Amino acid sequence: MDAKKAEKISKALADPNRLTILKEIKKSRQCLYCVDLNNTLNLAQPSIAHHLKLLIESELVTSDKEGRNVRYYLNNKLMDEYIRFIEGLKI
Amino acid sequence: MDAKKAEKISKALADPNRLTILKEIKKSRQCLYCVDLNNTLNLAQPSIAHHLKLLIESELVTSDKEGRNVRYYLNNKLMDEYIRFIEGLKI
DNA sequence: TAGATATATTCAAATATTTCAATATAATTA
DNA sequence: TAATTATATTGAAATATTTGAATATATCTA
Repeated sequence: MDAKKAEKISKALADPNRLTILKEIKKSRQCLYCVDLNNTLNLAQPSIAHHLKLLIESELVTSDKEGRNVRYYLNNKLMDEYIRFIEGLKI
Repeated sequence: MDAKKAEKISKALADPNRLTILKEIKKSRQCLYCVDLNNTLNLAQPSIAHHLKLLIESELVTSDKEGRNVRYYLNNKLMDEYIRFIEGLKI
């Protein structure tokens, strides 16, 4: 992973609401519907959509459409790559 | 590490200049003087000071004064804690 | 001690991010 | 097919971040 990618992922992780979203996806085991976040996050729907968009653009989260819902998944592989990048910063 | 701390560290990592600073500290083996960054970063001195301040506030970097210079060190222990936090996000 | 050097602070401009109301789109259901 | 539901987009306001000029402070050196 190059620094540009790590920067984008760091930016995606640098927000309390987005960290909550990641935790909720984890809690839901593998996937989560967008609607489920309305209860957890104290945000209007467009704000939630905005945060999900950033997470997807960072590729930390993937999604697929299921009818009118969208399922969200964690990208464990990319998290591992990010971890390796951080490891590489260490002396 | 709690989410608030991870958010702060992520924010510190979410900038190309700060990632460069971390890489330079690593390259310099253990420590680095502020002046050395003037050559590497294409930034005015107050901007460099600002980025170093954020890194120190995140505790990813520690510093001590040596005469009129300041030495900067990587906080490997905190990086490990951050890595463990990211690991904890995975399914 | 005067001048030079290293770093920090202040302040303001430029830029980026977050938030939500309004609205759009797309799929479902009555 | 009309109403409902889930999600996305737009646009604008509020807020936060980045940057550097000017200046301050602290230490070193001649």
